[in-house]
Amino acid sequence: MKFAEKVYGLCKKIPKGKVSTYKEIGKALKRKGMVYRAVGVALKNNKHAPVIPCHRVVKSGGFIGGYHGKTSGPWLKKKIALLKKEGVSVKNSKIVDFKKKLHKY
DNA sequence: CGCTTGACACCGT
DNA sequence: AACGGTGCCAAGC
Repeated sequence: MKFAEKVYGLCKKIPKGKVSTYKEIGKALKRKGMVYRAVGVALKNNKHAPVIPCHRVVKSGGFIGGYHGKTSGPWLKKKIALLKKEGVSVKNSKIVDFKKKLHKY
Protein backbone atom coordinates (compact mmCIF):
# COMPACT_ATOMS: atom_id res chain seq x y z
CA MET A 1 0.00 0.00 0.00
CA LYS A 2 1.63 3.16 -1.17
CA PHE A 3 1.10 6.53 0.30
CA ALA A 4 -1.03 7.49 -2.65
CA GLU A 5 -3.32 4.52 -2.13
CA LYS A 6 -3.99 5.63 1.42
CA VAL A 7 -4.86 9.06 0.15
CA TYR A 8 -7.37 7.55 -2.25
CA GLY A 9 -8.92 5.62 0.55
CA LEU A 10 -9.34 8.72 2.63
CA CYS A 11 -10.90 10.55 -0.27
CA LYS A 12 -13.48 7.84 -0.57
CA LYS A 13 -14.24 8.23 3.10
CA ILE A 14 -15.33 11.79 2.63
CA PRO A 15 -19.12 11.78 2.97
CA LYS A 16 -21.35 13.26 0.33
CA GLY A 17 -21.96 16.95 0.72
CA LYS A 18 -18.73 17.43 2.60
CA VAL A 19 -15.24 18.45 1.60
CA SER A 20 -11.77 18.16 3.03
CA THR A 21 -8.40 19.81 2.64
CA TYR A 22 -4.97 18.49 1.80
CA LYS A 23 -3.90 19.42 5.25
CA GLU A 24 -6.59 17.39 6.96
CA ILE A 25 -5.67 14.41 4.87
CA GLY A 26 -2.09 14.88 5.87
CA LYS A 27 -3.06 14.87 9.52
CA ALA A 28 -5.20 11.80 8.96
CA LEU A 29 -2.17 10.04 7.56
CA LYS A 30 -0.40 10.62 10.84
CA ARG A 31 2.43 12.32 9.10
CA LYS A 32 3.87 15.31 10.79
CA GLY A 33 5.21 17.78 8.31
CA MET A 34 3.77 19.15 5.15
CA VAL A 35 2.36 16.02 3.71
CA TYR A 36 -0.16 17.85 1.61
CA ARG A 37 2.61 18.14 -0.96
CA ALA A 38 2.72 14.43 -1.45
CA VAL A 39 -1.05 14.31 -1.25
CA GLY A 40 -1.25 16.53 -4.28
CA VAL A 41 1.09 14.27 -6.18
CA ALA A 42 -0.98 11.29 -5.19
CA LEU A 43 -4.24 12.80 -6.38
CA LYS A 44 -2.83 13.92 -9.65
CA ASN A 45 -1.86 10.33 -10.25
CA ASN A 46 -5.44 9.44 -9.53
CA LYS A 47 -6.24 6.84 -12.12
CA HIS A 48 -9.51 5.90 -10.46
CA ALA A 49 -10.93 9.17 -11.70
CA PRO A 50 -14.70 8.70 -11.13
CA VAL A 51 -14.13 6.33 -8.23
CA ILE A 52 -12.06 8.71 -6.17
CA PRO A 53 -13.94 11.91 -5.37
CA CYS A 54 -10.83 14.04 -5.55
CA HIS A 55 -13.02 17.06 -6.18
CA ARG A 56 -13.98 16.93 -2.53
CA VAL A 57 -10.41 17.70 -1.62
CA VAL A 58 -9.66 21.40 -1.74
CA LYS A 59 -7.09 23.87 -0.58
CA SER A 60 -7.04 25.42 2.81
CA GLY A 61 -9.57 28.17 3.19
CA GLY A 62 -12.03 26.46 0.90
CA PHE A 63 -10.53 27.38 -2.45
CA ILE A 64 -10.87 24.66 -5.02
CA GLY A 65 -7.32 24.83 -6.23
CA GLY A 66 -6.62 22.66 -9.21
CA TYR A 67 -3.96 22.42 -11.81
CA HIS A 68 -0.95 24.38 -10.67
CA GLY A 69 -3.22 26.85 -8.96
CA LYS A 70 -5.24 27.32 -12.10
CA THR A 71 -8.72 27.31 -10.73
CA SER A 72 -10.21 27.46 -14.21
CA GLY A 73 -10.06 23.97 -15.61
CA PRO A 74 -12.45 22.16 -17.91
CA TRP A 75 -12.77 19.26 -15.51
CA LEU A 76 -12.98 21.59 -12.57
CA LYS A 77 -16.28 23.03 -13.74
CA LYS A 78 -17.73 19.57 -13.80
CA LYS A 79 -16.44 18.86 -10.35
CA ILE A 80 -17.94 22.07 -9.09
CA ALA A 81 -21.26 21.18 -10.65
CA LEU A 82 -21.09 17.81 -8.98
CA LEU A 83 -20.26 19.37 -5.66
CA LYS A 84 -23.24 21.67 -5.97
CA LYS A 85 -25.40 18.72 -6.74
CA GLU A 86 -24.17 17.06 -3.61
CA GLY A 87 -25.08 20.10 -1.58
CA VAL A 88 -21.80 21.98 -1.52
CA SER A 89 -22.15 25.50 -2.80
CA VAL A 90 -19.26 26.85 -4.79
CA LYS A 91 -18.74 30.47 -5.66
CA ASN A 92 -15.78 31.93 -7.51
CA SER A 93 -13.92 28.66 -7.24
CA LYS A 94 -14.46 28.75 -3.53
CA ILE A 95 -16.55 26.66 -1.17
CA VAL A 96 -19.43 28.48 0.47
CA ASP A 97 -19.77 27.81 4.19
CA PHE A 98 -16.57 25.88 3.91
CA LYS A 99 -16.19 25.72 7.65
CA LYS A 100 -19.45 23.85 7.96
CA LYS A 101 -18.83 21.54 5.04
CA LEU A 102 -15.34 20.67 6.13
CA HIS A 103 -14.96 17.03 7.00
CA LYS A 104 -12.45 16.08 9.68
CA TYR A 105 -11.10 12.60 10.05
C1' DC B 1 21.26 6.08 -5.40
C1' DG B 2 20.47 11.10 -5.96
C1' DC B 3 18.14 14.94 -8.25
C1' DT B 4 13.83 17.21 -9.87
C1' DT B 5 9.09 17.89 -9.78
C1' DG B 6 4.24 18.46 -7.90
C1' DA B 7 -3.65 19.02 -7.60
C1' DC B 8 -0.08 22.97 -1.29
C1' DA B 9 0.38 25.91 3.07
C1' DC B 10 2.43 29.56 5.75
C1' DC B 11 5.14 33.73 6.64
C1' DG B 12 7.15 38.01 5.09
C1' DT B 13 7.26 42.05 2.28
C1' DA C 1 -4.99 43.10 1.17
C1' DA C 2 -2.31 40.80 -2.44
C1' DC C 3 1.83 38.65 -4.29
C1' DG C 4 6.12 36.16 -3.90
C1' DG C 5 9.31 33.25 -1.73
C1' DT C 6 10.33 29.27 1.14
C1' DG C 7 9.70 24.55 3.29
C1' DC C 8 8.44 19.74 3.38
C1' DC C 9 7.06 14.65 1.75
C1' DA C 10 6.73 11.15 -1.64
C1' DA C 11 7.27 9.32 -6.30
C1' DG C 12 9.43 9.10 -10.82
C1' DC C 13 13.51 9.10 -13.90
